[in-house]
Amino acid sequence: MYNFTKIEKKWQKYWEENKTFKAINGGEKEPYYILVEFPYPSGAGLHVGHVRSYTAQDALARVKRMQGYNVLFPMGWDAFGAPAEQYAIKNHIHPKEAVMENIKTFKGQMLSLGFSFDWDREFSTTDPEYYKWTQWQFLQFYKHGLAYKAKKDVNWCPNCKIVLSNEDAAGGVCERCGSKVVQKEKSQWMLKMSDYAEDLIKGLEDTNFADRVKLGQINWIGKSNGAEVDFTIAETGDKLTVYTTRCDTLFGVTFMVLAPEHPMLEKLNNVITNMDEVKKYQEFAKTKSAFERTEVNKDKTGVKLEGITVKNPLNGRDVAVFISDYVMMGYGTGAIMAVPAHDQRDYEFAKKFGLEIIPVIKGGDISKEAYTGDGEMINSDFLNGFTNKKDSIKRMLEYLEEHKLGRAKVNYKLQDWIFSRQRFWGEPIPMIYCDKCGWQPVPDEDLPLLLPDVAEYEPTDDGESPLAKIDSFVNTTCPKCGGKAKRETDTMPNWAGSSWYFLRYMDPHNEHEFASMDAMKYWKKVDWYNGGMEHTARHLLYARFWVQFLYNVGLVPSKEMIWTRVSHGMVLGSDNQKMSKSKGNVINPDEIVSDYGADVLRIYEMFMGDYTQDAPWNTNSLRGCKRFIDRIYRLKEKLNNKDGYTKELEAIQNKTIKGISYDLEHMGYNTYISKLMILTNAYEEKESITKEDYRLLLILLNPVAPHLTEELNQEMGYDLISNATWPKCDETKIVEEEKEIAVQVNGKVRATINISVNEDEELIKDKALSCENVKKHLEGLQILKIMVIKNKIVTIVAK
RNA sequence: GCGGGUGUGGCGGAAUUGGCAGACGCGCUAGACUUAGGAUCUAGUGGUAUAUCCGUGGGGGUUCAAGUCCCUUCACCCGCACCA
Repeated sequence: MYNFTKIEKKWQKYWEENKTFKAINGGEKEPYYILVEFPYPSGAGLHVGHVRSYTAQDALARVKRMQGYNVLFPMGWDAFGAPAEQYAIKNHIHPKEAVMENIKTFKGQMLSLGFSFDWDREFSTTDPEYYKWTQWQFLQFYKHGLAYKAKKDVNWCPNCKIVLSNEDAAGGVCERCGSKVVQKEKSQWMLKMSDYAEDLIKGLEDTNFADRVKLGQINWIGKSNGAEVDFTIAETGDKLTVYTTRCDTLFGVTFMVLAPEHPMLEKLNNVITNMDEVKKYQEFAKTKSAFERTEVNKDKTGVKLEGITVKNPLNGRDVAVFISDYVMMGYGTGAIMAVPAHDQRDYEFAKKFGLEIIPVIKGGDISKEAYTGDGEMINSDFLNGFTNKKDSIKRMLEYLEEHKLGRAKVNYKLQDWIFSRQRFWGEPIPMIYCDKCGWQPVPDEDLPLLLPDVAEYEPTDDGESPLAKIDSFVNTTCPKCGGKAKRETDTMPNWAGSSWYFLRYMDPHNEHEFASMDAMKYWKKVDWYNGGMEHTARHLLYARFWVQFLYNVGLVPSKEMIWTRVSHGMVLGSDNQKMSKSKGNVINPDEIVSDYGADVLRIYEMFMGDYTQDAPWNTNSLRGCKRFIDRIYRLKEKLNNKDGYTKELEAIQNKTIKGISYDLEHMGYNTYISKLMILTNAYEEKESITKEDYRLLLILLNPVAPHLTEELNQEMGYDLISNATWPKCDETKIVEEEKEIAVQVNGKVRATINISVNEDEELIKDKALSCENVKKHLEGLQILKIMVIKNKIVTIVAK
């Protein structure tokens, strides 16, 4: 019929040679910044899932250009990270070569799909010209006191010999090799993200993120309002402070629990009489992985601290003190007051150790389980008779503050960001350690601090970065005193380079700054950012933290640099499962492009279902899209020599323009395609159509099927669609004169009638009542009411 | 456990405001042209007892009218998970 491969190649070449989609900073047009998450260029090549979101954003970019915006739609590579390093170790090549190869593949695939990226702004996070600025920004964190070194118990994979984030050690096993993860203490660079917890919540008000994205961020930050309460150790006078969200239950405290790592234990070394047992338990807690330790539904364990006396500060009752691994050092104060009557965990612990349970809220059956609901306060002195949690908490807080026993306190689950990785293939952390001067930043003029070109980058057995073995890298001089010094050998996490890449796109070739303030002020913000749901918590939070910091030190124009964030669903295999090699359900986009063409693949992926939901692959449905585009092609046989639009088509044409313009702004890509199918059906029913009819359809379809539409448009002798203006709906053309509406009797449709728009109500009523079937259903009934809902329905109520 | 999401034909999914449920496509059925081709065209296609009867996970409710609003319940998926 036609050679789609030839047509697609032709236009791809044209766009590349003419830089059709190049974005220029400045000018008369309104700027509009459309961003897709840049991919990690893996060896597996582009996934059909990438095609889905890139096509969606590409369609948006093409429409926005036609609507007269100056569109920035860039692409690049997030190429640091473990897979490239693993691949390089296996094949004895440098990771940068593996990355170069993969980028070439990815880019070739993207070009073959006709995405309208501005390739002049392309970069990789692994380019020294780029990571120079990642390093520079890290030093800004350091210079402003937000980067520090700390000993942290971290997840350690004994097989990969690498420290894992909690996320990568999910389930207590290493994400990569499946080995059991253990705890190991390491000195790590940290970024003080917890300082930004409140601002990261507040900042969401200045964004237009999808609700589910906002909620994801809020939950991850995990804010809770509570109180700190001070308990005192009688023997030493030391204060033991606990964090609680339920200070109203303070009279129900019968014991307290410290985390096994609580620093007070060290201090009480000579006071606690069963220290041997305590130390044994501390060892026991340490050998567990973070996952095992936090596993719910397991038996409570713990050890009572003997030889110390603690009393409830309110009523002087004795309170036993335990250590147990169900209390975490990383949250709150690492110590809790236990109210077994009203907390499930405390209840389990009390049952196990035979501890007293004092109810302070009426309700539930304390002999069976903890009562966590609301109710009247009892056994609580001045709180007795209070009937709801909110008031009780308020009163208790007043009391605590008045008697200097405690204070209101907000806590967040959000922790500081562990920024060190013991890996080769990442940005080297530009810090130098001098025995005399301590940690010193690498001077700005020495950036980028390059990764050495070496052949060995396997991690050391003790978990140090592979860089530690490279003497020429490690040994240096102190920038302050000039004496012998050693470089930091840890590298940055993958999340570093992706936390600010969207800023670099605004000014990608700047050699003096990561991006000029002018460029950032011109583009303002990312207007529309699309990515996977799996990145809405972590990547987005890291990026926002990074930007908020840059804003606070005056380096970016806004505290939030991303306006709208949406997320797409996955493309699943035809078996409704996640695509994976092992399941044999992977679809290779290259094959689809060569068998059906890029336009068909693009149309299909937009049509396959709700964009925000997962959707399974279906090759039959893809063929349906091929049929659709073939029909578009064949329509050219119907062209006549008339001018203008075919009169009878104008209503549906304008309705389509209106509908799809809305759809494209609201991620309704599937209905966008279906509306064009309906328009095509209408064209096919006509004996002939005009060139302008045809061109309109081509323009409307161009955002998803840019190749064939340009080709057919050119055949008719028109100027390029990429120079065209997006059509506007002419409302006067879609006003219908006649309408068919339904007639209901007691809620059931009994007939339909034709009315002219704005017809007199009485006339419509008469029409409705004269329908045979309506009469039949009204037989023997008395009409109570007749309602005419304008242009929609007539409904008759009868008895 | 907490948070979020989803339940509509054989399948993917439509239904901006409560107003004729099932748009559009796939698949399927019959036919045409042709001859075994993943081409094209035409007609049909939610279910049955073929009634203007029943149908949007189940049960209740509000309403002249509910996929849509309210209450309740079930199932599946995702995220976090002893967060005090």
